[in-house]
Amino acid sequence: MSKYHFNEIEAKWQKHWAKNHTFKAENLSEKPKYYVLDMFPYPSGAGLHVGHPLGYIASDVYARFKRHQGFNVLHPMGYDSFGLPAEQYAIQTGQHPAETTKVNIEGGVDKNGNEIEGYRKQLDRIGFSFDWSREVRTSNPEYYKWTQWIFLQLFESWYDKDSDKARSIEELRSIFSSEGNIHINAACDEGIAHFTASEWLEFSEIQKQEILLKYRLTYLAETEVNWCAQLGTVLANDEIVNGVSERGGYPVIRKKMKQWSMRITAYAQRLLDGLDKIDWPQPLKDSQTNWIGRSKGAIVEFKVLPPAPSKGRGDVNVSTDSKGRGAESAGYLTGNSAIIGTLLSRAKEMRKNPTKAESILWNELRTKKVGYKFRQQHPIDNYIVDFVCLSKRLIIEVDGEIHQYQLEKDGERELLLKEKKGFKILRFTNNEVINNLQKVVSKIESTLKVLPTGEDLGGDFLEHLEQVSIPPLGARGTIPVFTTRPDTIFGVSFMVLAPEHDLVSKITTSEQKEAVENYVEATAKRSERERMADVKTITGVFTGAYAEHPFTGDSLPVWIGDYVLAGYGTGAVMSVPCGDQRDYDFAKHFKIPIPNIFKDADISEEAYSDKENTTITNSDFLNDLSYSAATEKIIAAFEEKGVGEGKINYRLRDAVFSRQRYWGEPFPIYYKDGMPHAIPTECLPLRLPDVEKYLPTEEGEPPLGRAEKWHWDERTREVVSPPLEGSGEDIFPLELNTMPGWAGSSWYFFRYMESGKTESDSKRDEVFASKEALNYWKNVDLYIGGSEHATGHLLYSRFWVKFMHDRGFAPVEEPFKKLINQGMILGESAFVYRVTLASGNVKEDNSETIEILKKIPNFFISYNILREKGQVQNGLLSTISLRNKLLSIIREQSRDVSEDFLSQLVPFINDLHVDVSLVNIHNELDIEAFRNSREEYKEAIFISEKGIEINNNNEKYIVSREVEKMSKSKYNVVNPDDICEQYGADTLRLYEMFLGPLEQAKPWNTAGITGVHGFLKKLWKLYHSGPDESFYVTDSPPSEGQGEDLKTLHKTIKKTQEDIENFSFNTSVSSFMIAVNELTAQKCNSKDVLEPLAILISPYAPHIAEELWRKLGHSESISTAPFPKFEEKYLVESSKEYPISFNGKMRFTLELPLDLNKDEIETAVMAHEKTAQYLEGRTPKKVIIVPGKIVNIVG
RNA sequence: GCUCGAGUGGCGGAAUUGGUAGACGCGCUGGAUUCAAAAUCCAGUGUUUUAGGACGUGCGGGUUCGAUUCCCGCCUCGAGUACCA
Repeated sequence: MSKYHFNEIEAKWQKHWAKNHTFKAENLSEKPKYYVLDMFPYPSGAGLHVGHPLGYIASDVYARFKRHQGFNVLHPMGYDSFGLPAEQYAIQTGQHPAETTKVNIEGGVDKNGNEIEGYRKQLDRIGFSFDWSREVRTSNPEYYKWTQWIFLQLFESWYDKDSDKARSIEELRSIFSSEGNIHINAACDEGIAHFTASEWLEFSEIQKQEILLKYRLTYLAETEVNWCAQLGTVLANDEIVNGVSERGGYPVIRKKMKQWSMRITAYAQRLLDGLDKIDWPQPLKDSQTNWIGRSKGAIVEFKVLPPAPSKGRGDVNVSTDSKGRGAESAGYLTGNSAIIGTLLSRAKEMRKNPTKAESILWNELRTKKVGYKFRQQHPIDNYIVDFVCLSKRLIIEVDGEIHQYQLEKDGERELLLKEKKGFKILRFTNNEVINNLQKVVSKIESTLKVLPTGEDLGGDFLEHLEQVSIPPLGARGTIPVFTTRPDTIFGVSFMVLAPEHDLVSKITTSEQKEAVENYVEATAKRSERERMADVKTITGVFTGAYAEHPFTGDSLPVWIGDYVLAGYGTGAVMSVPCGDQRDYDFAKHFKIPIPNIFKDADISEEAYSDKENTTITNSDFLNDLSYSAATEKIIAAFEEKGVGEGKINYRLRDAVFSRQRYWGEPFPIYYKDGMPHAIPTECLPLRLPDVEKYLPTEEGEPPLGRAEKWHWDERTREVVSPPLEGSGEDIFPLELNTMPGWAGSSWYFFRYMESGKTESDSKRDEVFASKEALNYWKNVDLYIGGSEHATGHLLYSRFWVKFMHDRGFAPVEEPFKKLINQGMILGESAFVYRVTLASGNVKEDNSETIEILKKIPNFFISYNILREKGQVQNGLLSTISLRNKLLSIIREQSRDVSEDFLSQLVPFINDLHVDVSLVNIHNELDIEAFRNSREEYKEAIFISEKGIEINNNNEKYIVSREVEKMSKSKYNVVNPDDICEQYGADTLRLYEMFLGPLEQAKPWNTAGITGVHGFLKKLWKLYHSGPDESFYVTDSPPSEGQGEDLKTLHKTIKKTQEDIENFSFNTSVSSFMIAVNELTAQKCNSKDVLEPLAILISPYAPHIAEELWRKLGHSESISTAPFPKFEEKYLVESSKEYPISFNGKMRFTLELPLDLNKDEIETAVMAHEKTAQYLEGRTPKKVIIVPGKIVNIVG
């Protein structure tokens, strides 16, 4: 006697597989390779729900199938274990993220005493065929050593556009030394000045480093970043959803900060082209294509005209460099020119309102009392410092009452001032200044003595800026714009700059200055979300400046407006109101002329943006040309005139790579003379230091600023404490930022290729993966995961792999050959309907009424009563009878509530999520369990389907159901452990596959699981048809003569193989059910049928298959048994049940031999009595016969 | 707004190249077994009907002997994206 004891069987085989390393992949194998990978999971503390393993089950089925087909399969698993949740948890509890991460993976007890199962155990219970010997965790130093190594390779590389690949910085240095940068065609920062070889050789090392930084593939630069104050960090574009942070949903603002960036834009075209070579879902490719956003057009420069004499004092000549940056040559102009207007007004105000300590100290510092010139409230870069001595590069800050503008301190501030701009910072508290002024002054004086002296070119900052803001002459100033419609250039009637544009402060006339500055400031304050929320409001300000049309010579007013984005193209547009709706709306709003340059186009209501059926007119030499002809002609004209050229523009921006957080890879970078330097690769990993708190420092530095030892000693090559004053010329501060989550996940698939550390042949300590391993496994053959990674992980890893390929570290250019997005499994939330009786006189609510209300119990009303009678209107229970019913229940219970009060009560109804574990498959609520779930429900009264109070077991309370995302907060989470416990892992695996197509989102319904569970029981029975359900399989040939069971088997082989290859897992589960139903009916017990059947089912239900395999007499695991071979001969039929249709409607079927030809079929059909019946005497006009398929009679 | 995807019984979903719509499972109904329940087994189950049929794959057209499948227009839902010049 033997029942299907799935718990025993599953535990037994899971142990067996682990012990025998059944699924270990070999790096040296005769077999062809196949690499199946799941997207890297983040090990969260919440554990798995049934939605998580869906993709893993699918990939496991495929991996097991490939093993049966004779492939050497690599199917690894590991953890993307750096990340925000562990760090947020660390901030709350003080626990080291490494510890919580370990518990989340391996299990244990968390700080609140909660038992945590751990990811690994949960995964093991489902019977995956992972090769755990190759596991990786991104937060292990052994792993992130190589993440840092790859970062340094990017740092030591530049992108050569001519050979279209990344090359080493050493090669760039040697090109510079031999020919300067004139012939270099690189992906680099804009506006790098040209230099010759001899000039290069003359440069100081710092200057050289500064220039090289502009070419490196990862570089440090001032960029507009997405700053999230609540998370205390910057975010990448893909980490922002609808203008708020993806994690936590906090607001995000645009901000300029010095950050590490990755020059992914260098790869824009290759990332686009590569999409054609990979087998990915079209929507995913589309979203990458959109994200890269290639558009073809032209770049044109418009000259800025000198202001008209009447309009101002246009005689101050300030030189501008190619980026339009003026004034920066003066040593005291240390503020960031882009936001100087804002800084300026803040500085002014702060000078007017000094704190007590500030004014005391200023008295001691002003007019060179200490021997050096100090400045008060002075802008440096993006900040305003309290006092600064520029010649000594000494900043003095007084802490305490903080100016309100400085409340939003940020992590970069001190780092930037101290380590990148080379300032020394002295910090005093208000108390020290007020109570111990003498000590403070002498500290300042002694510090001044030791510091080297630089220059402070006189003049006052504020006064100077007054002058600078007078518009410079436009002789060298131009506004470059990008346009996809260069053919419409004669329709330009104005220009618009982004408010953040560098030129804004340069060209604004004094008349317009105030309006412009107000506008710029207002725009900067608006969050991205606000800007998105109202795209309809048209705003903008005229700068007072004019630009010259390159062909007509017309003066075009230059505006600023926030519909122009600083980050796209050049941050400026030539506005063609007749052809672009946004320009049209802007022109209409500000009453700017709208010239029409399209023949026969009506632009009275809206812009005419059609390209294809367009004829250009009013456009000089472009008249009567089509869009394409005009475009070609005008670009030639641009080039001839030297005002522009054809250009391809991408929406893709360089990816910000710094995070002001603790739990990430440290950058292997230290700062010397303000320039970043790489730590020698031999010294990696640079380990994450311990800190006593995971928050930013008081100065707003990232958490790493709290580490005691976080300086690099060049001489001893180790991490050391900061140098003492006057010593340690070899000791430099290390970078305080850490890398983002996508750093570790951009290359992990390569790490799996190398054998695990415990293997004798492992080279994991020497290389990120050995050449042999990389060349054998190449890339991932099948990658399964969610579509949420479309523009993050999947784009960044493609970028890194292309880079690694360029530099010869990887043999392939694309990481993932085939990719499948599994759909989400949704939860079926359950709702109960609670009626609360509240006093109708809400305003008179007082503690007395509240006391009385407390005596009134909660009512819960069964769903169908409400549904059927439509009793809910705006949250109010509308039926009086029901209300009276509730009141009478209260009276019956003789609660101490006056009749008068009762009559005032108004019932409110709301639906509440109820834990799905308290509801059975018939949607009946377990009332007792529900009462016990919360104190406030203890006395609740339930109204049944029949509308009466429930006080026995015959009455039912029915909940309503709704499909929602599965989440703890919705109480609809189904835990796979529970399913395994109750039905077994094989049932879980089958059911997840059976639910529906892998790619589709589908609701989980635990009730349906009995179907597949019943199937497994039937399967087991099929092999146990002996006396007392003993194992019974015979060697006798399959049901002699009939061959019905072989037909069933081969039909199933064919279907299963086709289905797996098409990733149509749900239909193959159906075909197993059909097979087992048929074989059971046939009373099949033949080994020739049942043995192959076990292999067919093994990828889906490996435990039961392994057990049956053992019972069939095999000592080896079923996992590598060859997949049964399909043989057509068993499916050959001799006759066909023909559907006979009349005018396309099937009326009856007729069994006929398959070897009949058309004429014979027609004769047979026409002779049939039913045919005559359906024809009702008519003569058929036509008889369509498709032999083997159908017969259709028309007439 | 734009891009992509999807609409089939009470539910999850099948249907290969245009050829018997609703496979398989859940649920439901009836029956067997049982003291009873669970489990198991058997039968039925798109709607409608005057029991012959009629109608049925989001809606309206079209192509075809024949359309869930192909074409045109529309509606609804979901996902991505967000002024990209």
